[in-house]
Amino acid sequence: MAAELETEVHTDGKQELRVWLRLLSTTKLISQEIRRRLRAEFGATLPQFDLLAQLDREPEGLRLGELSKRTMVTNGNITGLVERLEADGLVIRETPGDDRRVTVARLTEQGKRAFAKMAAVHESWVHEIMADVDLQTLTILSRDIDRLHRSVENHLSEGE
Amino acid sequence: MAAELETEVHTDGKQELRVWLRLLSTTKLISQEIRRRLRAEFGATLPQFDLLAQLDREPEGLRLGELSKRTMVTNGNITGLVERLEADGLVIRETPGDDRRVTVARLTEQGKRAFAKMAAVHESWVHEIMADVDLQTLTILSRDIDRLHRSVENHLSEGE
DNA sequence: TATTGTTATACTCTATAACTATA
DNA sequence: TATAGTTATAGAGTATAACAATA
Repeated sequence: MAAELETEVHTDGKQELRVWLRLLSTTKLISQEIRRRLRAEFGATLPQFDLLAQLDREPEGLRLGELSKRTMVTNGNITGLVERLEADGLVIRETPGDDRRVTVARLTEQGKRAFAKMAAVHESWVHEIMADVDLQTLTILSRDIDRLHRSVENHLSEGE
Repeated sequence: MAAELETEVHTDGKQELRVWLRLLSTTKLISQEIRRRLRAEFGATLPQFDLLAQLDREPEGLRLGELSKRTMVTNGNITGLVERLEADGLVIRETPGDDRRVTVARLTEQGKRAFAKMAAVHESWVHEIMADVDLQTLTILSRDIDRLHRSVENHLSEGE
């Protein structure tokens, strides 16, 4: 009986919708604040910060195609994004191997220093903004959003 | 002991950061898919859909300032957003009372029909995309994201 | 022929500030 | 003076497709 009810509830899609709408508005709420501060303090945008974070994890750099996947930014738009960061001296593009089609982007020394500063301040902002949320909720959220992410990712990649 | 440890862990901000990064990438993953479908099926964007959803809940319509708050879109940008929807015949602007500064936007009949269709399909998309997530996880997520949202909202409004 | 990345284009969103009309 | 909304502007993101160079 209970199982039947659950299945029924789950089948109608209301709970999914509720989760999605809350996800969307909460992310918008936080990201507007983070973006505002990133722009004010560092003249940077969230996509730029994300791109720098990806490169910071890979000292050898990343091919633009791989960077495109990880940041979920289309190939055509990665070029412009990287160009702006290159103009700021934070990133450099190189053709490392024999395959001359390949371009790898990596952080410059200046880029590493700049990102280290940004990342530290960014973490403190997030900590401050979520300061009133209890640890248990955060722990569960972290686990469940991760489940959701994997599940959605899996679903969408199957449909390709 | 355990309490001390928890406090310590909570103080460093790592868990908050993890939640935020996952929130961000999961939302981006889903919203790219939803936006793609909204554009393909209805020629609409997510901010437009959001605005229509707000108006759909208020048959009397909403003042532009209130609409701005609910959609988290600045006053200056609400004008353009509403204008595009008005050009499509989905929304109408009126000055209802004696205060001639006030403008209220509400759905037209065509707008109501169009949104009903969009909302139904949108719900089915979200249901489909999250189909593999178990109900319990969704229920907990819904509760915890809501907590997070209220907490962040409360924190940010205090700092004004 | 397929792959890697770039270029071109068009549109929307976003943030900010100055401005108009009204109260 | 304060409020409601508009206008103006500049910059960035986004999606799409066509393109060049290389494999």
